[in-house]
Amino acid sequence: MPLYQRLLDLLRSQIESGRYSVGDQLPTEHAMRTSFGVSRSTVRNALRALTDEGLIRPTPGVGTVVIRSRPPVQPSLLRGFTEDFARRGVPTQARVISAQIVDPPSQVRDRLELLPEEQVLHLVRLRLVSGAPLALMDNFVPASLGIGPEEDFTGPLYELIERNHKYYITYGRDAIGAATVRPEAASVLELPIGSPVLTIKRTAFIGYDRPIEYVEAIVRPDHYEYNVTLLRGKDAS
Amino acid sequence: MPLYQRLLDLLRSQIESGRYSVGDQLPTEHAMRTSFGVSRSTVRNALRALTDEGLIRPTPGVGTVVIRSRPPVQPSLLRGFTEDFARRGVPTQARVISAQIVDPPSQVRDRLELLPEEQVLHLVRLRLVSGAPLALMDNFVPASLGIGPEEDFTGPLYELIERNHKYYITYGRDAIGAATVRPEAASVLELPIGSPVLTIKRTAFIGYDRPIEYVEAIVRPDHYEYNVTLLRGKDAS
DNA sequence: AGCTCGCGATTGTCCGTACAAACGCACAAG
DNA sequence: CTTGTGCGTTTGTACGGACAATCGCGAGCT
Repeated sequence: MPLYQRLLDLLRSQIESGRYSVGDQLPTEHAMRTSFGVSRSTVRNALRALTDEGLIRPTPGVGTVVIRSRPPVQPSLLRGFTEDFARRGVPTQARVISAQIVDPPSQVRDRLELLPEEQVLHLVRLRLVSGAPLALMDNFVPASLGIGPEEDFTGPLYELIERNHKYYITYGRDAIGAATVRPEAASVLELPIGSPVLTIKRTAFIGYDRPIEYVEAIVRPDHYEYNVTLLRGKDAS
Repeated sequence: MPLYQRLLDLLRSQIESGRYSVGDQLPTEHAMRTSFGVSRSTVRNALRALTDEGLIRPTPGVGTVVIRSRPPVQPSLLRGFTEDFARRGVPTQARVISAQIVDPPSQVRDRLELLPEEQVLHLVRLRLVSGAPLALMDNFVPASLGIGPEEDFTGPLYELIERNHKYYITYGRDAIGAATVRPEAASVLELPIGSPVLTIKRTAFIGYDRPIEYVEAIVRPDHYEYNVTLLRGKDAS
């Protein structure tokens, strides 16, 4: 672990624990430099991170004071299914049911803003958590991306897109609804006919507004809920 | 003006103007160091700022690529039901079914972090869009806020809290699921028994982490879907 | 007493160097 | 054909030094 990060963790825990409380002055950079036996740039590296987190405010000629004891709440980020569960320490499996290049349904064509004759990779996967089926996912990715049906789709799809194809996902729009499970999906998800399911439709974008992926997921609501943290802005209304 | 800031402005304008477009690789730090005649730390200072702004992504062993040409889209903000619809130009009505001070259920007590004997204002409202019932909402607000059962609850509840009581909501957490509608709710929502419904549970906070409101909503999925825009961060996985 | 000047202290900027870690690629080995 | 080994490139981390900009405060002058 890098030096500056250990110093960062130490300082952050001291601030959170109240060893330094709001309004207090931190030791000077030079004091830390000598007491920790590191160079000043290392100290500054740690302090810059704390500044970015909004915990401290350095002022030239004065010193560095603590302005918050905890980081401000972060809104939820766009995460793939695999990432979302891995973050909570729950391992997931994916079973690829089909992966083929097809002509997209019109609704997919609209969402991905495809050209008239453009084809897509259609990926159907069953997601499992501890062996039990949880979600049935239909992914649509433009075939022009160059991702073929033969790749390994059991891991995080976003990483596959980002690492292999130099496209970086910037944001996504989710639409969440509820419906009665379709019979075909019911059998795969091991649900009784007529059960309610959570439906998640997501469009992911690269750059400023270019859609790169469209997903429709059907999720068992008994073992999953969609969680999101939202900030309240001044212009919310 | 500091050197690194001039370099920063130059790079930013080149990225915004398309001189370097999304996916392009920036010159290496060493190349900038020589071409601009500054030290590497100055270059890195500028690059770090661009990284913080989300415009570039440096990767060890590879280089620095442009991932955005403009500042990112804004993620969704926390909005109340009335605000959410008003924003899209759809007027809504609210019918107050009951409003009383009660002892909260244990689950509400946990979410609002209430003291053992603390009471809450329990508000049950039916939300209508163009005369048709859309959602049944149970709001819980600590009685200590001073909002009585006799106030006007047909408008935006957040405005009521914020304007009259000087509390500003900072963020909220939503948990969205699907379920089969309960019989009592079915009749109010004019749904057949056994219909699927969308359930939204929200906790809203003031300050760092003080919960101020808890809502459970049961929504007809045939005329509503929960929409949210999420950014993709660098530490999403 | 009140004001000004200058000094020390503190953070900001900038330079140079060195090594580590991660990655892509060519090339050799099996 | 596959594997892995090594090498060069690029960013990350860390060191040390120097000067600038800013501020608080006391010494000294009016």
